[in-house]
Amino acid sequence: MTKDTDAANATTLSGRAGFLLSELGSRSAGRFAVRLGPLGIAPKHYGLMELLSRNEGLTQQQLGTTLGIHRNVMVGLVDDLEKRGLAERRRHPTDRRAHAIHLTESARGLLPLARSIADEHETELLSVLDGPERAQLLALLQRLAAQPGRPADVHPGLRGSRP
Amino acid sequence: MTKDTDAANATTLSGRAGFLLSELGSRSAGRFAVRLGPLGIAPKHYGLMELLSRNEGLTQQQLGTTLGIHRNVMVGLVDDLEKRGLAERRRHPTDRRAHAIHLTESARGLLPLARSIADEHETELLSVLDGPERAQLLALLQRLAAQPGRPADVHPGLRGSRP
DNA sequence: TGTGATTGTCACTTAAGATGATTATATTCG
DNA sequence: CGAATATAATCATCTTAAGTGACAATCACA
Repeated sequence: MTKDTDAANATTLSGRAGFLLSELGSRSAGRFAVRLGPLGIAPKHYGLMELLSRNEGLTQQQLGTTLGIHRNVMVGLVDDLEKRGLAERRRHPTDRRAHAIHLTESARGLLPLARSIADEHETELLSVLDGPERAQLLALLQRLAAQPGRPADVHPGLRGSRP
Repeated sequence: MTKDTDAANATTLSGRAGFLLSELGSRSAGRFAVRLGPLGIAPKHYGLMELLSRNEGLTQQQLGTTLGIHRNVMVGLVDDLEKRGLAERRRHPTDRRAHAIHLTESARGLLPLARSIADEHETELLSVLDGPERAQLLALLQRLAAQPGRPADVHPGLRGSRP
């Protein structure tokens, strides 16, 4: 690819990585939300559950900080999970102001299902690429995501939900 | 990378291409919006102007269809550009229901500036990758974006704006 | 000619996040 | 000890952006 075609592509928007990232990310999130629909949860709930499954008993504040979500928003998120019987607020063992958030049994049953839906989604998304290409893309994306000023495994990606 | 580490990564969210795409896209759009701020336009306006610069005199409907934006929303978008003196609604030569949307002189002066901002943004975004890697990433993203059921150069990417 | 479709507009609704105040509790320090 | 300050969660409110449905003007076509 010559510099000329690069430049020509650049004004086509779809020649810019930033634009493609934004568009693909948005579409991907949208489709994932649709897939998750039958489970009665949105991508943000799945992300939260995934975090909880590895970190029982965190406070809402801690969850929020880890996920890059404001604590006021976490209230609603935990509300959602609680209403669907997927999480519960227990008394925090040492801080009576805080809640310790735990997954329910039901959530532990649902999580593998949600994971397999995420797998399907991933497969569909990457279906036009062969094995090595997928690995390559993943590696490149991870390097972009690892850039400084960017805490690990933290989302504003949870925003792009919209079911 | 073994299958084991793949599987381990997958439950880490940041091991999933879909999640990374969504997160990186959202961040990228956010930062681009900030960069564009001083010009008084959002990414969606830039995208529209880019389209108009190559297609003078389209109707709002046509613009909307091309960009994947509902015509009701196009009303507001064109309003925005008009208020900032960047676009004008002229009489459509053959259809008195429709407007022919044109860029103003001022917009033609602004566009190169906006493009250079987009270039800077692109450079920052990809700064951790070397030349060949950037080309590789771009190629992979374009292949994903070219998947069927996906009209070319069309955005829901314009959604991810939020300045 | 008249019937149905299309263009742009507007008013209304919905969804989601941001903000600020409030209550209960914890921590710090004089 | 006790007062001042900070923190956890909640709630009410605001803003923003998109989706919906209704409408007038105009077009297309039978």
